[in-house]
Amino acid sequence: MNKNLLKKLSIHSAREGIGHQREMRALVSRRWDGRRVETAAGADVHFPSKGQARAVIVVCAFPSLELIDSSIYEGPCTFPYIPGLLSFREIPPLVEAWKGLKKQPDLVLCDGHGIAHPRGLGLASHLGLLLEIPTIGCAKSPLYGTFELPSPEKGSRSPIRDRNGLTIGTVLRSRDGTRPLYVSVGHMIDLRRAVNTVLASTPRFRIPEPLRAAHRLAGS
DNA sequence: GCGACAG
DNA sequence: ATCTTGTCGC
Repeated sequence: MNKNLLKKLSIHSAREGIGHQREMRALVSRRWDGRRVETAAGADVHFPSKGQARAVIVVCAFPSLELIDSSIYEGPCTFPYIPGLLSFREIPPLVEAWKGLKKQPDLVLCDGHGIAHPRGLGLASHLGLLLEIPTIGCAKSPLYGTFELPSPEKGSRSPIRDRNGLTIGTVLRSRDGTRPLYVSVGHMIDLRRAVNTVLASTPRFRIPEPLRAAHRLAGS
């Protein structure tokens, strides 16, 4: 875990958070280090009540997707939800939950965007840099970038581009006839592998199995 | 200035 | 995210 970045989690204004994001974006890696994927985690945060957060991280065997470990942390949450600054609200509790895992997973699927973000540093990228582990951004709705909707069949996709026309993510149909997922590189992974991992994690439902399990344990 | 806006 | 029952559709 990167201790320097850990300190930058506590901000006191949106302006400060934006400054940290612009500084951290250059640290994101889009390269896979060659590791074998035997476990894939899912991270999600719920808010049972005002000012209270419940973070959940589950670890599944890959590609069988069998649940093999999970960790839950519940505590106070002060930072509000601000589009573009989601990580400052959800990462603190996720880091606490992370400490409760028996073994570190090979990668983490996140409920939010990676580099498909206004400043190239969505929650998935921020979490990856902090934990120094491969992460994938898997959001249920768009935040930044332009794109066309892919055809209705599972597997169909279309690129998400930034203002310069550069590809920053993929709108992916994970299941036939369902709303697409917005997949992007978090950290230490390439878009091709991120998309394939999401497809391998959605054999039955639209949401990747690790994220569904985390969402379920969070109680909702 | 106006509209958009992950969870 | 959260407030919330039944209901339409595969």
